[in-house]
Amino acid sequence: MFEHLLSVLARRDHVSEGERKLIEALPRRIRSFSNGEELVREGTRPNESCHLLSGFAARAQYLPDGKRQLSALHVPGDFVDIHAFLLKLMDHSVVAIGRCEAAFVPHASLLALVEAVPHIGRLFWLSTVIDAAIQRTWITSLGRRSPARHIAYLICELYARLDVIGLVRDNSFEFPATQTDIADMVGLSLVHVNRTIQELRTSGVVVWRNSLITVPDIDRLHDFAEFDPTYLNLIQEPR
Amino acid sequence: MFEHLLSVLARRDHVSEGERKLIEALPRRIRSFSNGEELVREGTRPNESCHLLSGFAARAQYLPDGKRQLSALHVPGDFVDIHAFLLKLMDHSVVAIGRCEAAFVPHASLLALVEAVPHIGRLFWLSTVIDAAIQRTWITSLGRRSPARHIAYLICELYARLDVIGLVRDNSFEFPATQTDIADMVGLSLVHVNRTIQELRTSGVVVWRNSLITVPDIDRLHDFAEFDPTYLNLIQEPR
DNA sequence: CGGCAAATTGACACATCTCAAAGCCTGTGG
DNA sequence: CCACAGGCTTTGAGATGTGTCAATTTGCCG
Repeated sequence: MFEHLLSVLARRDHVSEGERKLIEALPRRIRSFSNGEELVREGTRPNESCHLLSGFAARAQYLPDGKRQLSALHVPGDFVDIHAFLLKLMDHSVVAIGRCEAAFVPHASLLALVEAVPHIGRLFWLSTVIDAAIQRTWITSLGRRSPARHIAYLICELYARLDVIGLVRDNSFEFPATQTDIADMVGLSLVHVNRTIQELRTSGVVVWRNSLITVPDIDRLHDFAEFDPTYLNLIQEPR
Repeated sequence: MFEHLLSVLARRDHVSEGERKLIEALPRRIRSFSNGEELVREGTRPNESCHLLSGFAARAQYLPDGKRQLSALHVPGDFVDIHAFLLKLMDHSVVAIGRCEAAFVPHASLLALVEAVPHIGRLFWLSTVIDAAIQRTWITSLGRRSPARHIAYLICELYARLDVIGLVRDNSFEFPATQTDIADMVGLSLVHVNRTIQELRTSGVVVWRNSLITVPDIDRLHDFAEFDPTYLNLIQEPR
């Protein structure tokens, strides 16, 4: 059930058999969502945190005039809003990108677990901190990268994160986001995103047809996007 | 020494006398920096975390072509890079905005403290999580707010954070950032930032002369920027 | 086969960048 | 105390990037 989560945690630090069992034993409530549905809503005070089991989700904030900005992407294994456990009040929504499935874990159980095993607490803390590092790359992309590079960078991020959990096959992965979703990630208009993606296609670094993204040469894409995966902290060391 | 930090923590949750003493007792090394100096450099593996005592600092990332993006502002009392304690490798630099003074605390002491008192660990965790919430508003501003609104929003954020620690007097505060710094926060060119600030001055919501920012009517600025300070979590509740 | 959401295209308006020059402020040394 | 240097701010003009609107095409699902 939590195998993706455990595989990502174990990729970053040693997780003992006991810790593994305690995490597996967390109580949960499973729910499925269809494209566009909200897993968590801005302004609420959830008493559970939501863990993505399959599919994709994104963080969203809305402006008074109806504009939307997405500030993060979630892949299977992400403890999407573990931060809500401390933040209490949601400052953003979490919305399904395509169909997805999530497990909701009560904050009370999380609190008990991290009180009992501070090391697990640090592992959860670590994932929020890596999350913040990812957000910083989004800020840099929004502010200073060209649209083409920005979108290429996003694809690099996704590719790296999906690869760890075995969701990349034959240099390809499924990604059901619409161009409107992409526009709300990169802060541009739908039309401009459409033209930028065509540019990427023409240059040959990315093949993106329907919901399937193929990267013929990942090194070339990394070069093009000036992407360095170090910030994702997929290297194991004691924390 | 850590009075600003303690006042911000106490604003969010109860901090016992014992906890207060333990934090006050952390070993530290004080250093002063002049404008533009780096307190911490991208790509290094610091073994101390840095706490801002006075002045301002900002997080910075650099692109290969020399462009710079700032992704956060720090005010006195911020445990600027407490996340480095878990992240190990710095994904960004921290640079002084004007003169500032910082206390460097060894990671080993922090680890011992949060192992011994999980609640302090959660308070530190909480500050990284609020930090991330601030970054999300930056993302939304970069992607979907107009330049004028974006800069106004930044001023609202600063005003609220400085107010808590008593650094706002007569609706005014010192802020030694240059327009180049602002440009690197909002992802625009220096020239455009200059014109946008003039727009804000003309509309009368902000008076900004030399390094002094005055907000004649904070409610009006909040309205203009569509700013709601809730996300800063300056309300006390158990965590 | 029909209907609807998503992707694509073209034209034009507007926002933002770049380059280059001029003006202003502040700290420093004479 | 004044003059100067250097950094910061301001201005103008033209080039480029991006947004909006509106129509058309494509692809998927029932």
